[in-house]
Amino acid sequence: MPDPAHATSTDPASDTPADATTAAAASAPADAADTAATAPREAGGTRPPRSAATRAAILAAARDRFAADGYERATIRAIAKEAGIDPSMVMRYYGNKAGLFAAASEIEVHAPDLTHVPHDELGARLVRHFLERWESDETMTGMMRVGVTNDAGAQRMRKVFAEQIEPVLSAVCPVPEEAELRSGLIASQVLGMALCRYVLHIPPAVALSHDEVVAWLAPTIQRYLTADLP
Amino acid sequence: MPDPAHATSTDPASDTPADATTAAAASAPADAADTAATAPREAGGTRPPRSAATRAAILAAARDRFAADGYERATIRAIAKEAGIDPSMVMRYYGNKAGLFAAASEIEVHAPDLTHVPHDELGARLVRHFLERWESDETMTGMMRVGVTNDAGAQRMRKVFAEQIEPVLSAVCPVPEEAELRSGLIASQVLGMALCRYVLHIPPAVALSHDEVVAWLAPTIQRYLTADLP
DNA sequence: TACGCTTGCCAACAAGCGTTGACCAACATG
DNA sequence: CATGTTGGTCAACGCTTGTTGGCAAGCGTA
Repeated sequence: MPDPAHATSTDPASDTPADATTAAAASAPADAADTAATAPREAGGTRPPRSAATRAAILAAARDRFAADGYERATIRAIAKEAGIDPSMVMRYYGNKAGLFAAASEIEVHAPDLTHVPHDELGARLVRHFLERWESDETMTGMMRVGVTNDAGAQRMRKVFAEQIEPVLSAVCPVPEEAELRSGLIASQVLGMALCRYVLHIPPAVALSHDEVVAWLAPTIQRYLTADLP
Repeated sequence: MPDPAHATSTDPASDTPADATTAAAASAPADAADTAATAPREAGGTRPPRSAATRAAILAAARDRFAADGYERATIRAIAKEAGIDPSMVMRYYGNKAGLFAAASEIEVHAPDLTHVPHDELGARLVRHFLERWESDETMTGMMRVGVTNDAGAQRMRKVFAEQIEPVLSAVCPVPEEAELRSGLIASQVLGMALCRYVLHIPPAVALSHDEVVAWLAPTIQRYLTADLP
């Protein structure tokens, strides 16, 4: 019984056209054309240029709250308060909560170029990079926090994995066909350490220094990347 | 009439989480005269025997919903509906949502006795056991889902780690002082694979057979358990 | 029969949620 | 000046949440 299917109520991914009012805005998360929802009566056809400043402030606040509280506990009101504006502005700029989340969870792993790294240093290089990336801001922690409870978040993580992790490793994988498998194994160790260290705060995982984490995990990553298939 | 006791805090982790297990009694400090029905102080002599059947039904439903939806999306109403009783019964039996969660998250990892396992088979044995444990029911998946977003859940996971994982590994660890560190490393890999495989559903992690997971992870676990410190 | 205790349902409460529409201050342009 | 667009606030809506108090039915005992 592998799959705990829980595609239930408040799921920003399954924004089916059932709700006609929010469908248009939700499908256009970025600064795309929002049609009838926000410009109901005017037939001017003018594209309203919106204030980029508050828009960015909302996005920053949303990232912060989603990362700290997860999807359902991060309320629109709290995000608006942190951004210093009215909750209704959030709706006007991003349509609805799902649209805001879609925009806020657009993340960049910034995976490094590994093609010129000596092959026996790949593990250490990868571990150190992700360590720094995880601690640079709360984006990764937040994405994981949301990815675990919310299906749209999990989908985002799969997308990041497929588009940002896998290609980088595929470039240095001896057999490209095995890149997906090896990437999955590496992700399991890297995400697992991040989970224990940054989210669950399991004491021994928190106590490790950067160098210790690298010393322990790098051989594992190295083996997942280069060892023969079983 | 107004209830100021919990007006500010809807978070089960906000109050001192040490007494989370007795949240029902702990959450009613002073003005809770209404607890005459729900909080029988054991000094009375006769402990009111409550219907164990519905009590168990509630607990089973709660485990199910918490595991599937996480703490905040699992509503009392949904749990009661699944248990086939009225929502108010949940309150009468478990005090409040935090108390119900405390009772529902009382889990057993059933870590195996490793003292008679050959030392070079420890890794494989551990991986295989946890694989089966994770797939036997949704308890572990649910605990992780809750542990990531809710601080009370994270505390539960730390407790399980300290009381059920660490002792077992400490018994087979050559140097007992290193057991905590080595347990943390092992947890990072085991939980990481579980996260990718059962929660995030990252394709290559899902595609692996049991034997493949064991073949890949066992050497890692073995090394974390027995390798010299860096 | 009447009582007390337990078990349960019902209806309601206050609070908080996402979301909406009316209204207002600028301000550039006819 | 008048006017229309833009960025923003305010108050409310419908709904769901956790939670509570009152009341009805079962039942062993006096």
